[in-house]
Amino acid sequence: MATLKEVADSAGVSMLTAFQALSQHDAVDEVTRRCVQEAADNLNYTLKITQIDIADLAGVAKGTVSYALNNSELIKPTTRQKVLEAAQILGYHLNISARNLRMNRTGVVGYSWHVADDPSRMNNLLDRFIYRVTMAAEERSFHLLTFVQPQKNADRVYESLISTSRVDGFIISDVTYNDPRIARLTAMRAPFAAFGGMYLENADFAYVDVDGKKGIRLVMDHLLEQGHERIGLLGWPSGWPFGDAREASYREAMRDAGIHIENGWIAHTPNILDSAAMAAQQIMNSKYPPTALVCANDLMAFGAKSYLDSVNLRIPDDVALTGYDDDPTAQFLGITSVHQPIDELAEALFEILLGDINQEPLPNRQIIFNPELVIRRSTR
Amino acid sequence: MATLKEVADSAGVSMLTAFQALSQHDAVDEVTRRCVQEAADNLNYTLKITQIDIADLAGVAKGTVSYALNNSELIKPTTRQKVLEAAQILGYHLNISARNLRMNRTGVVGYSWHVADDPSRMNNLLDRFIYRVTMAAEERSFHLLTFVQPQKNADRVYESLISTSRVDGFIISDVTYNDPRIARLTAMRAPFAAFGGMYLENADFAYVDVDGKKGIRLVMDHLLEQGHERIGLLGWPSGWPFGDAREASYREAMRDAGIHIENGWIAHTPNILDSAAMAAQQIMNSKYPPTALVCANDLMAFGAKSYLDSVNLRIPDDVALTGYDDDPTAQFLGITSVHQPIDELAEALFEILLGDINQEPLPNRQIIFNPELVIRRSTR
DNA sequence: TGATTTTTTTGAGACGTCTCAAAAATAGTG
DNA sequence: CACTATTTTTGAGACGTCTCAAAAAAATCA
Repeated sequence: MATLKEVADSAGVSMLTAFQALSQHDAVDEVTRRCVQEAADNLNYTLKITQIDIADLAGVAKGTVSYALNNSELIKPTTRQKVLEAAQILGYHLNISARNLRMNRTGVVGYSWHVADDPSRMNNLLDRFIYRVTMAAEERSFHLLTFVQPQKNADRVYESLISTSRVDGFIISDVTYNDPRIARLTAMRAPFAAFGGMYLENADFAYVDVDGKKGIRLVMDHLLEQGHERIGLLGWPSGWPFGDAREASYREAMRDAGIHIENGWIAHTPNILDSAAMAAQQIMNSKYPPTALVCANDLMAFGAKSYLDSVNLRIPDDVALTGYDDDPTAQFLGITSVHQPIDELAEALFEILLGDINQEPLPNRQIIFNPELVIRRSTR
Repeated sequence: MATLKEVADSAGVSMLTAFQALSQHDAVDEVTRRCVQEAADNLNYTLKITQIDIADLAGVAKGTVSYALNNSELIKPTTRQKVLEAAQILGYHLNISARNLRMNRTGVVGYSWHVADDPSRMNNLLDRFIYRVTMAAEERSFHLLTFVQPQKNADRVYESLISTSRVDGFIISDVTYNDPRIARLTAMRAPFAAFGGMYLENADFAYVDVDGKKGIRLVMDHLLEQGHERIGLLGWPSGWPFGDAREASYREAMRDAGIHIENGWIAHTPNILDSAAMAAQQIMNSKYPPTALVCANDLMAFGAKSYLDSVNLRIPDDVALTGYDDDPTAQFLGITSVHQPIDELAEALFEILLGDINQEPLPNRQIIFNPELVIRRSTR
């Protein structure tokens, strides 16, 4: 296809006039517009400003335009200025696809929605996490592509996205033991960084994490300090590193305090309000009902609280209650919880990923943050 | 750079051998591997399978490969088969950037996170909505790019994404009156489709919506039928089409029922649990306390319920309570709510957008869905 | 001044795909 | 069989960018 300059020459007008004519600018009279339009039609041209047009207008070579627009040190300031002005006048916008093809990178990282078909889709923590990751990415001129991963063969989707050059790397959450995605990406040498991993064995990939054991330990110490001895745990089914670490920490704390965990003090349920409420009931109906209930996260605590309220068990007088994640619900309901520094974590995670993408890996590719206990009226 | 065939020829081996050697395949002995590697180095070649390599291996022209891979009718089945096999052998993956450049499209649509810095970030409805949009997109070989929009000049971000060819179009939610994003995108003739718009005047853009007035009408009719006359409304600050429509519908229903709305029956608060609880208190302390409380959504209803529980007002005996959106919280708490067919809506929305992107607009670019009342124990 | 070094600009070429017009192969017809 | 009509394949070229080696311009030095 022709360039704007060729159209202008063919119509016998200046580039600027041609540009204005084709972009329906008022400054051009109808006759000229028609004439330019005809020239464009003859050359089969449709208006689309490229670096070549800028070069033509500024009177430099196209290579110069590229350098100038990318603030290369090579270019003389006055030349750069000239180019920038021409770009401004023509309303130039870089074509990302062309750059991507040339540079073999995309400026996009992928993130998959938390496990598909989670019925409640209530994970405020991850929502906030990915929101902050997006912000971190955009501050560094990257974008986030969100996709859905199937339950089976999720790793194929990852493979396809990276090998078609759709993304430069991935942010991964909900890491499991022997996660096939991690195996696949590692094998392909594809850049990725995970949220979670410190309690996986041999986790030699990039990750950030918040020490979940430490978080539960804060909760336990707090409760033990208050004199609680019968402490129950409302956790998730085992098999997920996050939940297993929390349960392990609970057990350790009980052992260290010399307290035997009675039958029925521990219940496992999926991350659903109803299930949590039922499990709470089960725990409270055990032979030695706990005086404190530690929940795997705030959603579970919310479910438990509803049950306790419904049977007029007072919080914290009859039963103390704790959650985890410090989400808005816990704040509102006054439930003691554990805060995780999601914002800093997201930022750090993206920095690590970016290092890997640019083949300049950061020295420290595994960062662990400390959780923080937030005491509210559910435990005092 | 060279092609795989050139490397193979230079090393004096078959393409397949060269391929296996360069991809560290076991089937190739060390000597051959070295030899091929050296040839590759001399030609400055790094392994990256393209359609040209497939063409070389299958013994056809590169154009044929492209047609075959895209299932063009032009190609003879046997030829297609040959090409597909070669692609399979070499582990070919399409390069998206190259296709995007050539076809001037990206297969990506943009969606901005709901208004930035919403403190609670609790909008389960939109979370589910965008999740389903992603699924709809992927079923049609599209992807979703999520980005953050600033409070000021959000339209610039949209402009930049579309004019740099980063995306082909947008999904928009949280539409406001005189939305600058819509003005901008319309002016640029950029494809977009919105969630919401039926109660905007002159909304001549593509959208899907759920009739919010009808939804509240369902709630009101249900309450009136039960004999309630003193009905309060817990709504959002005016200025947002969704909320305004709901309030207008409440007022209409009251007027139609011949009930005067007393002072203090209507409260407006931001979408935050605490605020909702406080507003509920305010309404219940008005001169003629309502016997039923209609809330703008389930989050507000949750806030209100907490207040009612805290002062031992029984639901529904003392006060009936309704929400909107039918989210998991309402389900759990037994709050009567209004269900919106998010899944179908997301699907329809994407279809419309796709039509616009492909320049084959659907005949019906504005679709309105019906809400559905879900009666629970908070109103019976 | 002329020669040399340094700075700045140039123009070609490659990235991998799709698509067009033209060429080649095949099938159909009298 | 020769000719035409149809199907299939070919190969070139364009999409818009970045970057390299080479050329030109400017600055420095003797």
